[in-house]
Amino acid sequence: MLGPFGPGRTVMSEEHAAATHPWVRIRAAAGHVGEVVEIRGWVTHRRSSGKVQFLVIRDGSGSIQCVAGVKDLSPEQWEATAQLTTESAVIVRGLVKADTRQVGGVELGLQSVEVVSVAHDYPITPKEHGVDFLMDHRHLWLRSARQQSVLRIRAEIIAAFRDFMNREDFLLVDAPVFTPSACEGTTNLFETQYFEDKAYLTQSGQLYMEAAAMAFGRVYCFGPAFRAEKSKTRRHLIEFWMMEPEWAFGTLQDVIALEERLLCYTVGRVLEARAEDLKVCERDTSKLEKVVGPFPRIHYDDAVRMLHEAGLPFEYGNDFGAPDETELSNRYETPIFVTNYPAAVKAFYMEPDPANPKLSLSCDCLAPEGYGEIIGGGQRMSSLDLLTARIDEHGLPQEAFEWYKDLRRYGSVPHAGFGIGVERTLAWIAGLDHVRESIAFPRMLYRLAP
RNA sequence: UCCUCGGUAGCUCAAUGGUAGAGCAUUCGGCUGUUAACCGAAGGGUUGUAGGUUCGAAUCCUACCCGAGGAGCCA
Repeated sequence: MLGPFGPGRTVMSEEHAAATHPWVRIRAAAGHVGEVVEIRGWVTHRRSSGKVQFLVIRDGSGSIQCVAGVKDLSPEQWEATAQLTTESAVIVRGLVKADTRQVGGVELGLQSVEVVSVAHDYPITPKEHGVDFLMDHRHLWLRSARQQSVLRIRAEIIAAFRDFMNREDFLLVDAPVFTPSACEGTTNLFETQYFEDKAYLTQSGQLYMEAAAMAFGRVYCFGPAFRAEKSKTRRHLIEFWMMEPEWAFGTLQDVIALEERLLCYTVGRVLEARAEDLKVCERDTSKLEKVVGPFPRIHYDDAVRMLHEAGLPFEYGNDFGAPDETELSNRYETPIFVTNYPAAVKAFYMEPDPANPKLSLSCDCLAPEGYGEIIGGGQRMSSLDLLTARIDEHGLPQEAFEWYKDLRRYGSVPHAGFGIGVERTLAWIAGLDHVRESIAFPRMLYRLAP
């Protein structure tokens, strides 16, 4: 497996492939010990002891310390190097030397330094910064090592999601972002102009996935979702990314089984492929190594009993609040499934539980270590009559759902699906204390820029 | 929307009614192996905004603005 971050000898352009000084990514420099290579990147630190200068350069794949004695460079280049500031852009050439003192195990003995551009007063310093300052400078904050590690883990999680679903024979069918009305009718939607009509930004692709599942059998979508809710916590974004599988003839038990395999695969893959990035995030990976199935399945009734035993003032029939979820998930070291929620606290399309019609064939997955809900899903309603009644009960307009009801008129089958949130899953796996770090440019309550 | 906390140099913070401070960053000088290098020097302020109390306000009071954490809702 040789990607741009692989251990091999990666040359960055055709132009340089046959050159005597090939342009290499820093991550691959260890494969070029004893050779003269070119590195293109940005200066993160410069230190000097008068007759010797040290440059630490990053290029997005890693960082490397470069060293030059006064005789190694021309007087002009020596002087230009002395003028380099944090985040100045450079193209350097030098001899790759093994050096156990360095983080990557190698150091570059400089032979030439070409200044591409000099940065002035880069605002982010190696010292501490406050959240407000960093969020205002998110476009620059992305250059720091920790943020890069977080976003690399994000990319790995997304790749794992897609690879897993494709391997399970699910077809990618993306859902629209503009929708004519509420998918679920409850939460607030962002309204926008669609020529003469009003349109709304999607809050879920699920209803469209139900249609696609009746066409292809097994489908999933992957895209952004928008919730115009004034939620202001470490677990909420206004714009977030979700993967939503949906499949025909699926049951609640199938949902739980697939979620379990998806999470085990994803955590295992991140542990293996992104070990260094997890270390940069200071993640306690021993906790992730315990994420192997089977995860506990807890019926709503039993969950309520557990809360009462713990002395929490929980009223049967309600949805769980944050303290309730924490109490339940803290009892285990793996994610847990809470099933069969009351129909009243779930969306109108949830299939009723045949064993107790007040409950539903629903399932939420709660991540451990207090990270809370990362997946919501369940079996969908297959009866046209019941669906029609539920739409009325929720005060939703029947005409907006006629196309959705067609799915029950023409070959209705039991079917099921779930939605998994990328940012919450990443926050848990990377051990973040806030989802704002889990996406390159977060959209949050009262924060739309940069 | 509600509750709690906060806003002082570019950044992180100190100064609890009596002369506005430190570290880092920046600029200049020194140093041939540094690792957030180190040593010396310099510049840098309408204390979020408006009003009030007081001989005197960063500090006390009122309103507003901005931010953070949490609740509800959710992935």
